[in-house]
Amino acid sequence: MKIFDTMAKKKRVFIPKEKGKVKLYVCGPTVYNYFHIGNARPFVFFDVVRRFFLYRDYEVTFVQNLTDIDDKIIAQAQKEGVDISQINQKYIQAFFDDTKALNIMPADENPKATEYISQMIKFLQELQEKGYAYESGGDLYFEVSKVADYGKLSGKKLEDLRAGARVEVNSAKKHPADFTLWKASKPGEPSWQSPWGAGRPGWHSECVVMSRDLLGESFDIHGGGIDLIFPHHENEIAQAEALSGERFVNFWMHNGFLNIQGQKMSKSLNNFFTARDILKKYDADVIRLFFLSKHYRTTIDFNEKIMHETKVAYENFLSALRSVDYSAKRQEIDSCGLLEEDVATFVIAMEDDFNTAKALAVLFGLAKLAKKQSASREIRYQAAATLVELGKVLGFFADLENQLKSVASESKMDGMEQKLLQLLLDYRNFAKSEKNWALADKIRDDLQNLGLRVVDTKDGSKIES
RNA sequence: GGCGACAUCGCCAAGUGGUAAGGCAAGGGUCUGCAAAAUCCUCAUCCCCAGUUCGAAUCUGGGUGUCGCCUCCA
Repeated sequence: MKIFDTMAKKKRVFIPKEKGKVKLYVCGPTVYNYFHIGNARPFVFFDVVRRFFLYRDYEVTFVQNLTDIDDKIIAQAQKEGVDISQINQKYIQAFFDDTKALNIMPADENPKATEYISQMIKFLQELQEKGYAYESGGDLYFEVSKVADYGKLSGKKLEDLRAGARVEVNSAKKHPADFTLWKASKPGEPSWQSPWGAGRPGWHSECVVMSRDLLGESFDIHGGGIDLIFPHHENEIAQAEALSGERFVNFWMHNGFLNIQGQKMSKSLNNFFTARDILKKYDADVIRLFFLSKHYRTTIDFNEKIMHETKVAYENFLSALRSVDYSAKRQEIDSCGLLEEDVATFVIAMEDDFNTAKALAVLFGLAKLAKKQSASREIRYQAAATLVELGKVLGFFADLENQLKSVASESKMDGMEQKLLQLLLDYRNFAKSEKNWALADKIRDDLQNLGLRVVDTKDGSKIES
């Protein structure tokens, strides 16, 4: 198993600190809004990471925090004219609902920042006692120059940061790169009492304290978006290692960004799509396939065309399973064994830094084989069984039973509508038997105009959505 | 200004020294009253230049282009 480690800037062989166990921490959302399709990428990807480890019989502890105290939350509360706790409640629930809809396994722990205030204060006190923190203007700052190897994750040097035109000069700080550990609160803002006065903790301390508590001072994998490398993760390292003197995290994993039609997502461009909106249009598995068809570290572009293509591509899986009548013969198929060679190819791809794109090629190959009329029934069944098995490792097919039911539109009709539709189809079949092609085609065209596509199969006429 | 990433068929995308996976689209065949669906088949020498090597999409140098971070944005 090889994983690309941002710190080493290369793939390294993954060896868990404790044999057979993986401790994984992924930065979670700040709960001030519905999360968008870009946020969904790390959620889905690290879900796959976790599922793969589980598949390989590791015992996985997966922690994802919820940032429930932050400037953005305060701003959102003012905007919606409600209390901060209501904002938190609303969007935490939305987070759980949306991740569930995306078939993302619930984390083992979802610690909230506000539940860790006292531990954070204790942690910051320790930093201050050891000389890594200083007070200035009511705030507490971390002094980056006290850490010899500050910048080792992002590859930045302190001198460069000082020279950087974009680092704002803040006279309260000793060095422009020093970051806030404790922020004094303004009147009306939520605050907690601390040795430095009433205020709230800085974001960078949150993940450190929670991961130390739940996973220990040093753990296997810490993940998040590529934008978190600096300053967030850099600052986590500085704090954690200042106290423990131990390597904080063994592997740093960062997923690439998602653009919308070639442009960065931004509120000013109004190209924000929430995950829940996308889910109205595309099946969770299609969204998942979209993410996994490209390597996780690259930038990915989201647009209608690619989503449509992905949807069509996904149909390959379903049509393959329909072709062996998977819903009806599930037991028989599942018990006929797997194509071990394909399983091995899949595992090799996944063990190479989670090469999901390559792993997917195995699934498409299996789909093709399951459909292949000229192959033996046994081979086709095995291909189907393997497809389902491996697809589930990637988090697909949670709702397979329903997906395999075709004729989606019929379910939306009430009894009378269905009867009338059947009547029309009967008339059309009558016209066909009379070789009245003009009438038959007119009925088909008219139904098409109503959004009902008539398809003639050897078992009779059917409606497809 | 500092640091870094990427450039593979019309589109998406694997491939890190041994002769280009996969998906979409497209073209052709079968099937069909027609259409759709289904099914079978076909479809690239890897941004440019120079070099290393028996051999490079894969390594080195240069060029061009696109993008990211340096702002508590995944």
